[in-house]
Amino acid sequence: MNADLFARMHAHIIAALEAEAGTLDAGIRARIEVSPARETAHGDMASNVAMVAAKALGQTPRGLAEALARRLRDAPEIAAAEIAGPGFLNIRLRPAALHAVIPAILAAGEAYGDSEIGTGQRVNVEYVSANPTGPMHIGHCRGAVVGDALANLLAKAGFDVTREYYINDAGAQVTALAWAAYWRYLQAIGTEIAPEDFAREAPSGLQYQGDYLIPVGAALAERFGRGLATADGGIAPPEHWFETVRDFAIAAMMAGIREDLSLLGVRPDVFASERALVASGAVEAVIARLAQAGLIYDGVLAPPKGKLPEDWEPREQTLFRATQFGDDVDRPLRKSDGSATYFANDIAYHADKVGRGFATLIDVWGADHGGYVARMKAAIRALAGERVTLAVVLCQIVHVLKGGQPVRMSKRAGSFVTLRDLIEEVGRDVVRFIMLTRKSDAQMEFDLDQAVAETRENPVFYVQYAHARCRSVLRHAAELGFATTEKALAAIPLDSLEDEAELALIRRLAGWPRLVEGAARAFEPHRIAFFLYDLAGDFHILWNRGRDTATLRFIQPERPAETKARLALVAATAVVIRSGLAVMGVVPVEEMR
RNA sequence: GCGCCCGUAGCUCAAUUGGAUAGAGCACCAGACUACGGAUCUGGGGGUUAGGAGUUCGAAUCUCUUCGGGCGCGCCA
Repeated sequence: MNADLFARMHAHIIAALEAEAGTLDAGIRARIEVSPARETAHGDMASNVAMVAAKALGQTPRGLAEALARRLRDAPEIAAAEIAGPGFLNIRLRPAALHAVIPAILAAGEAYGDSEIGTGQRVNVEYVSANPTGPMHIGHCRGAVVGDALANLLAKAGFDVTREYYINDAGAQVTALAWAAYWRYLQAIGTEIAPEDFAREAPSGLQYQGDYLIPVGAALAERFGRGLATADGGIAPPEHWFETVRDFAIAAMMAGIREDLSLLGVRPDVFASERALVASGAVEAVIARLAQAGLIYDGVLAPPKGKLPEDWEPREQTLFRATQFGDDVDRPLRKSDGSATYFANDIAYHADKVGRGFATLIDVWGADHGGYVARMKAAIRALAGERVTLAVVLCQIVHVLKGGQPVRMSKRAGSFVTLRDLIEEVGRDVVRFIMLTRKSDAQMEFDLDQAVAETRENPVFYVQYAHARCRSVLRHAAELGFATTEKALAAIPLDSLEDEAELALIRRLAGWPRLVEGAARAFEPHRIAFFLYDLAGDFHILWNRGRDTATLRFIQPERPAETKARLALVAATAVVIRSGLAVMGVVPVEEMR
């Protein structure tokens, strides 16, 4: 039997409709929904089936709904089926049907909510992808958590997921990194050069002055002695040191980034290097491929509308016909020196992913890359047509607050808040949870005080507390001699669960599989956080009912039948909380200490 | 100037992707409390979903438009 109560009722309704009106048009069928009733007065579930299908069948919505209701009333799980409003079909389940959710959860364990909508399709989720030019900071953190949770979510929904990190180790940024590391190297061998003096010597200035490169300079000095400098310890010609220092610095930065990622609990399956890609000839190959398809030409772009940039001049460039695939303008693939643009490299990288056989590519980017989405989608369409879908999840900026004041993040001053600082301050699980309490494309405030507060306004605490309370009850019951394993509880009769607060909790638990599917389809992992918060609320309400009404307490030694039924409900609640936290990558706590 | 995203209670945000009377937390008001873990709970007030027009059985959600905010806009990545 399908553990998803909503899916089962959906199937009942479709069956009733086909019995009534014959085989359905697929478009109509896809629009039929069964959702939780908005109010308990409406029953347990509601469906829009009659309103969606009535027109095509030449019936009125209410008329069709009534016919369907008559058929559904015969189903053993259904207590009542009624018509409301413009044609809603409201269904009230028999208590036994709701109760059946509990053993289903206990039998499935954390796998409850697993779905097969992904049908094993291969999905690549690329996230974080920070330049290897420094430690990870809060800006990267959100993308890392959102991408990782999205990957977990898609895996739960039945997709075959690959987690990928793209190392931007080929551009001007790593050149600047190499020079900055060299500056620290010179310091390490005793040559102090003022930043502004050094900046004049370096082709792109001295961009990275943070302390984090000091150990890299020291390590270079230890490995190479004074061999990378001139005889008197000054700046040697780049050909003597540049590649050595660059590769050394990139390796050091990537080691730090991997460590930061693992502190956050993020472990990509694949690290893809932009430089390796370029070296393999993939960029030239993909440009040639596009050229062969007639999608490249040399031309001059129209100037941007309105006020021109100061240095604007008409310039002939190698352009990709992005406009053929829905972009606003054609996009340059080569710089004036003939080398490839970042976009060209990125096309090659995405072509590589396409070549590895993914049906869906998901890129998790910062919102400042929003203007880049259309051209990348155009490129995918040019390369793979409708065969491959690219989805881009944009993450808005995170403002960190402490004591109600914004925490400054100035990279230049080297005082920016690193991911490591943040994790040390509030803990990994709190970081992950809070990052998922907003839709990713909405700006977010990360309030450090709230994140560690032990009150209801802190969603992490509230959810963890619910789980700890569940475990506490089960521990307590075990001490009193009750069997509390999930296996034992799965066989308990549940007829005594009839309080409205208990039924509300069961309804919530029943909605978990449906929520997973919806969140996975929309690529919205934040829905998990909201679901868990609501679930925790339902549980805490029930707990508090037991305060006023002694007969609603979970453990009542003199009433073993009721106690056992409630223990089953409590255990099922804990399972679903764990199942949800697992998607978020948060470890459930057994007790609050 | 053009494009994309956004605008929901005083504040921070939801709204099952077009469904019924737009919901939570904080703040505010009024109550409850020697506890299966009070690390609180219950109830209440608060809305023209920025404004206007349209699409349809039905709009916070889709279209157009005005206003306001963010991001981006030919050799940065």
